[in-house]
Amino acid sequence: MSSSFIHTYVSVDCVVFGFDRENQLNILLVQRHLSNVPERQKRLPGSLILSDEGVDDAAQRVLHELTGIKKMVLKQFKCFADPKRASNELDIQWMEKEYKRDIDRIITVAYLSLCKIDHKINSTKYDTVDWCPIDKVPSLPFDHNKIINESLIEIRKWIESDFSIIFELLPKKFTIRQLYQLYIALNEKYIDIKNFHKKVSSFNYIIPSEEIEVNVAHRAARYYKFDAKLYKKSNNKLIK
Amino acid sequence: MSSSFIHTYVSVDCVVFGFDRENQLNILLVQRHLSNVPERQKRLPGSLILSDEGVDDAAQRVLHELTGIKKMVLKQFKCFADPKRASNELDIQWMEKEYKRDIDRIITVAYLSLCKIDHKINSTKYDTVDWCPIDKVPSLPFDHNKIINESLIEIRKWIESDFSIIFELLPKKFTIRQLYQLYIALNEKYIDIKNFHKKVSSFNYIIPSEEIEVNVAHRAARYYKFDAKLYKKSNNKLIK
DNA sequence: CCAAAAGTGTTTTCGATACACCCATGT
DNA sequence: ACATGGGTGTATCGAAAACACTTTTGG
Repeated sequence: MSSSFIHTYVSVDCVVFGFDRENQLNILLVQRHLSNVPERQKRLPGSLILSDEGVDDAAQRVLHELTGIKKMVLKQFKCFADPKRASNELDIQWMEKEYKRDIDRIITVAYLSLCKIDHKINSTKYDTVDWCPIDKVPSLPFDHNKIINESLIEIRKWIESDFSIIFELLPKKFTIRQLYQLYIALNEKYIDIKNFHKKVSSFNYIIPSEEIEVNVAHRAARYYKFDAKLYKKSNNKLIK
Repeated sequence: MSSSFIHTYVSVDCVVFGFDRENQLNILLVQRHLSNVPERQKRLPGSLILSDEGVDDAAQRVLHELTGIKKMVLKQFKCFADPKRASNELDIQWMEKEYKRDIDRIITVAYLSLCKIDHKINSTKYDTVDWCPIDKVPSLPFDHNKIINESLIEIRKWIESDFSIIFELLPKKFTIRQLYQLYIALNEKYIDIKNFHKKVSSFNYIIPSEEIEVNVAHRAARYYKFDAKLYKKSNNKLIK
């Protein structure tokens, strides 16, 4: 009985969201190489955790190795521990190559993170890091597709509980239409843009800037900034 | 470098909530025994997970060993993995006694569960299982106090995202005042009970029964039942 | 001029809150 | 009779939605 307790490796995997110019949610994927498989296969960025490292620290490290950014917002959302999640033959081979160990079972703690899609990606570890539109994610190793599916539900909950993190996905200066497009991409429901505009622009933490759009075939929209300090003081949720 | 990946044990710990007759939230605690410590110390119910077991299965097993109930509602809410969370000397001793192993670090996955407080507790594993009011939880081993504190935030989110699970904490037949007391105990804010009554009784999934209270020094309240099927069909959240 | 989107104002609707009032029961 | 809480109806207020209207820019 007592001999069957698992003694296992633990990893973190990160689902990093970005929002592109075509109003699509994207996630960051890296590539893995297997000598006996011609094509490179994509996967979620992740790593085994180190012996003196907490899971949040490990996720922060993975994000840094992935993007070159020191401190990214992150949120743990679920531990995936199906006994069979790492039983695929290619996955076992890859783990042996990557970690120089025989690993039969591995538990992973999944994290959400957010990144402005125009931010320069400066990976210190991965040679290939690409944005992938959320509706074009290919078949991935382990249970990474499942992790991504569940991350979509979690990112909505996250923004519902703390609206301010939505601005991590937008440029520093953004139009209210951009915020609107992101909001409906996340919530997948229709809202009248005029009412959205009126409401959002009434919040004191949405600061109008002097700049407006240029070279647009219609009246140029104003750029706004988000003020985190004023947000904390206010209690204006987007939707009560 | 690669030698410092952790290879560790993983446990689950369960925070089981109940709601008592004094309108207090309670949680289930068990006792642990240490030969060199005279007093018995309370702790959260939990267990290392087995080699062929997923974390949800392990939590379900712990809950069954704890209460004798086969299928309890449960929800994973967070992985706790601070490298120092199991470094207390007494905790290390206890783990050696409990699991017959030297364990220096242990990662735990915390679960929420809900139980009607009048349900008979029939533990197949623990000799002492007690309800403890949430504001009287003593100092517990490992990071169990931290886990409980975070579980309180999670139970609120859980009920917000799925109102129906609140009925797991109430008797099958309940008065609207009971539901009200539970609701405000969870949300810690005042709501007018008359308006609460009017609103709740308008939901089609709250079914009035024939029974009313007896031996009360005022007009007897009606007992209501919750209809899960009707709830699923409706989209009446308690608060939009 | 037209198309397209920005930005503002007005109206309507709906839900939350407040509150008044009657009902039922034990002391 | 009265205290206590159950249960219902009504008025009011505010936020959200619907929508009309003006503004700005490129083609």
